[in-house]
Amino acid sequence: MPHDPDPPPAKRFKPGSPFFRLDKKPGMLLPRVGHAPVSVDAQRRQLPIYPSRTQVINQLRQLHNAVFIGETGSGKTTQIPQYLYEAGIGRQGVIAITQPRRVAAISLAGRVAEEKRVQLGKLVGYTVRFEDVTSSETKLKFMTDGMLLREAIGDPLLLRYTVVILDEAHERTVHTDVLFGVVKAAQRKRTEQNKIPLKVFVMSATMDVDLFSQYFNKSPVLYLEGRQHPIQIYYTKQPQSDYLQAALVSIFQIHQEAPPSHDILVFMTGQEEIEALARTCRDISKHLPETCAPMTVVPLYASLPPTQQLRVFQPAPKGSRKVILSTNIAETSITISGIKYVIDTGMVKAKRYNPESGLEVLAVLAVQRVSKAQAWQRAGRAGREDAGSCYRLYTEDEFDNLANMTVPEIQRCNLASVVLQLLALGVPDVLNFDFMSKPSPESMRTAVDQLSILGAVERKDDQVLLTPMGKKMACFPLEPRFSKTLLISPEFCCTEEVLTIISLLSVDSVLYNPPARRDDVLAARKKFISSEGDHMTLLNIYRAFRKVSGNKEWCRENFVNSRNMGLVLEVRSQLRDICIKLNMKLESSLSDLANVRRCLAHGLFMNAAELHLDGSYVALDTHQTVSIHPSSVLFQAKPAYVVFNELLHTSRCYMRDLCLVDADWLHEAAPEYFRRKLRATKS
DNA sequence: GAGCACTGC
Repeated sequence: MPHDPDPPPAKRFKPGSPFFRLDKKPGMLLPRVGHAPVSVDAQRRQLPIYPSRTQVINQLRQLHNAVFIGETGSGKTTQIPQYLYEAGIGRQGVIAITQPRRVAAISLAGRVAEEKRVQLGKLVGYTVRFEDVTSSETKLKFMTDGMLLREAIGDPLLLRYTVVILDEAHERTVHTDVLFGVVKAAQRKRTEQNKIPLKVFVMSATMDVDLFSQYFNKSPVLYLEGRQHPIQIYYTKQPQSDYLQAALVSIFQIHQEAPPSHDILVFMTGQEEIEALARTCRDISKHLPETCAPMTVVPLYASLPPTQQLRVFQPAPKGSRKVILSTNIAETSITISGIKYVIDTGMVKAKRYNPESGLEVLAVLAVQRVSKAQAWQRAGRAGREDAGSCYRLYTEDEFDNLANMTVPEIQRCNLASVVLQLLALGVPDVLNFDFMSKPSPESMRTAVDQLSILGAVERKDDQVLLTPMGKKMACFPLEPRFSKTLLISPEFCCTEEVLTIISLLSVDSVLYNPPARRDDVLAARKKFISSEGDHMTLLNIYRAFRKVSGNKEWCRENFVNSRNMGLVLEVRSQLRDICIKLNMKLESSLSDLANVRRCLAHGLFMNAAELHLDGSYVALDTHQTVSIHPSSVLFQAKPAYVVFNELLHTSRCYMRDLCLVDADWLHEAAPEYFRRKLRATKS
């Protein structure tokens, strides 16, 4: 590559329009203020929003709905809740500020508590799963949107709250989208019932403004200026057939021309290509002429151990340039300072969904083009402290042809959980729920069908009604099929085992598989392997882990991820508490694992497969040919019937996490369902 | 005989 006489970026790339802060828009435009912050108070006063404080407060007092459009650094998330409180708005109750991510909720609460000079958990607190740092004094409550949704099941009118602020609404997570409808209905009903009114404010980046405003009763849109610095956008002159090669070339061109203190952030699609490019960059940088600065290459993706993730925040050694190769984790979840250049490959790995059934029948991760919104989000990472540049490895025409928005998650996921939750919230007509972006009727119907097969709902005329079983299922923070499995476990006297297995399946794998130590891993794992399948193997590992009281050394020796195992314990204890609240009998089947498998068969029968004469497996639900994933302990076995956790569509269609079952168990679990399946096969 | 974007209750 270094021998390749490529033209410098200025020739290779074509400048596009610079990405400035928002142009003047109707509504409120707040002036920019320079920054030289000292104290917390001074910092607050220097935020761009501060001069308009009185104006903002007056608006907030009058409005029941508003949409705030603010750039990063405008201070909207930390300041507006405080303004509300300081002005006495909504003080009769609690002001909730929702976030899509846990870390954001926790750190924002910390920041606001510091600004208010109060102890976290008093006036200012936060609630996320496994952690509730609030008290009766808490008036400003930061929480994950999923947490507010769960609270809504017990209190659909959200009566504890006088204000709900839905932050980061442009991310359109499933939880935020469901919340939109829930808070809108709560607001309407509270007015109808002459209860204390609920104010709902939506905060978003520039996207989707009209959609939000329309949805919330044509609410006014307030624009807040931020501290985004101008970013020069560059496009390639020609389409690039190999975006990895293009990224490599661009990295070294910038490297050879820009001062070494300017860091580069490259957006890529996944671990494998990141690690490969990291190796290439390190190799090349070793052989560059001495006039060229050294390069520190830092990979960044979610599955990287936390200690290695922290490396992106460390400055590179003096005189060396930091080049971060990242997945879209750096788009939203992780903010790195000092980025002067962004290189955007324009690609992302995302779950592809079937638009016909509107359902992710199969998990297919595929590399695809980003949306314009994502491309702007990526570019914005170059202008956080100073002006920057973004090199897009695609042409301006290609950019123009990108989809405007990423399709909201609610339109590309299985809706069984969502529908169950809505029914538990008492939504009368789920199929016509007031979604901001409606999922396809097919995917809603499929969800209702699945819930009906699990016995969670009944159809009466045109209505979908929650059964007593469904009502209990909604109490668990689990996929419906798992809550069902757990709820029937007392019939098989194995609730303790099922609790363990479901907790193990709810977190990232507890199995640590460093490729370099493959033989050691196999040797260590051998003692846990159960011929009854992966679930039972995981159960054996958990039991051994408990026997040594979670000893870290034991985890290392046995290639068990102790952090994820810690999460398993937390999930398990939460699920166990819910079982106790529901008066479930907590029994252990001890050595009789057949009962446990029978219970899994009764809960996971929709994911069953049958061995055919030619040695292949056929999924009973869809009749497609499937295979046992090589990571399964049953890979070399050929059991006649299995249930599995998920299908993974890669080179073939693989079943992952298998459990050996009897055919009889499947039929006794859902006789009607299998009769129908049989008829479908014959016709 | 394979391969894992990212959240969250």
